[in-house]
Amino acid sequence: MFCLSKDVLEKVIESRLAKKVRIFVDKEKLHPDYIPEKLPHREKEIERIASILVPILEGVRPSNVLIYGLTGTGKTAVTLFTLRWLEEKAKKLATKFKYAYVNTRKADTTYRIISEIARSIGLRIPQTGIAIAEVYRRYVEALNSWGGIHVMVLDEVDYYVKRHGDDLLYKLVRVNEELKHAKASLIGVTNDINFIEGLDPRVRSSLGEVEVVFPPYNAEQLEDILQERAKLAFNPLAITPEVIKYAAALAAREHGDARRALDLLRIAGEIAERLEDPIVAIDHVKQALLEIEHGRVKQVISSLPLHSKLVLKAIVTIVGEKGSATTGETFNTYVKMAKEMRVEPLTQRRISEIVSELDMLGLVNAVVVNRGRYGKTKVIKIPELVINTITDCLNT
DNA sequence: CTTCCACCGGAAGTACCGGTAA
DNA sequence: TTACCGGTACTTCCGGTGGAAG
Repeated sequence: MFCLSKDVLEKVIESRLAKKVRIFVDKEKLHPDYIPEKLPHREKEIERIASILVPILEGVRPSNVLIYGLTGTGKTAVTLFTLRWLEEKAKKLATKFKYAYVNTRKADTTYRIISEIARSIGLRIPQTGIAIAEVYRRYVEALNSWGGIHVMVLDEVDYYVKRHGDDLLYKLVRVNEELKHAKASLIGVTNDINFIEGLDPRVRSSLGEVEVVFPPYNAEQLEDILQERAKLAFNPLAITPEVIKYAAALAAREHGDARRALDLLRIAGEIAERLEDPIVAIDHVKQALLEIEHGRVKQVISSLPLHSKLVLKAIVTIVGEKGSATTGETFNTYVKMAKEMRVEPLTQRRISEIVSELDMLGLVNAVVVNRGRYGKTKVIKIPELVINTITDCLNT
């Protein structure tokens, strides 16, 4: 038994090594977190942000910045690119400068954001247990005794503010008032313009001291980016410019999202690799598009809590019968299912919220509709693209 | 013009959990 | 050990609402 499985492993490794043509030479270069040395078509933005931040090198506090742009337009890449460059320069000039990068979708609570910021200047902050005010106090204290310039980047800050309000931003924007020897600036990155309108006017004027807008890439620019990156990542014999062009066009249709485009190319390469095809073809790209969506849905569903799964199941059955569901119908079916499983059902209020959560995850489409005499409710549908995947996942 | 449906969604509160500090 | 902290996952309560029907 054991020998047998070992044999299987040997085979896998063997076939991998024996492959004559390798598709990738450095797959990491297509990874979403990788920041290349060249950022094509973002020269203007780099220049803009660099000129805002460059006073750091003279020990002057830079303005707070609000960066706006749709997903995959290079906001994060440009920001980090510039900050890293400044960090290097600062080191040479012996200027005290550090920056914190926090993605508020990953660190999605007040406590985690502040502790991430504090950690970036070398503080050790426990994962939980102490008061937020205390973490903040320690941060301010450490900044004061360090006495340099600290730049805090809050990526996807709209996501945090939507859930927790702007109290934290207010506090961070005014942190300088408590600093004697150090200086701090805030860079907010958002892909929602309307986000700015909902802010406390004091935060708005302070955070928006300077605003930078990232326009989406067009198909041509996306192609340039992909060509550039493909040169680094792929074996040149394993891919053709036509395939890259196709991937770029596909991604351009979805609002010029470079991240998606790179994902597409990477997955297409992996598919070719798996099929042991020597070169990446357009068909692989097409298949990658499906696979990305399929994989995402699968992963989301598998990490869903029990009640959310039941609600989703209820929606699927109703939609299967009538094409769409309402909150009330969903709730009734859900209660039946829960009772069958001898699980205590949750309240309708909560179910309504779970439906909204499923909507945000992209598993269903829920639109609030007023049907006059017949009341106000959410009309819930399931996107064509994911319905098969969902039924698949729920039956296992 | 008014009624009234079938919910929406904010607010406040509760229970519990994993954690720290003293 | 005990007091406390923040986050999650709910519940309870309730005012609010757009527009078809009357």
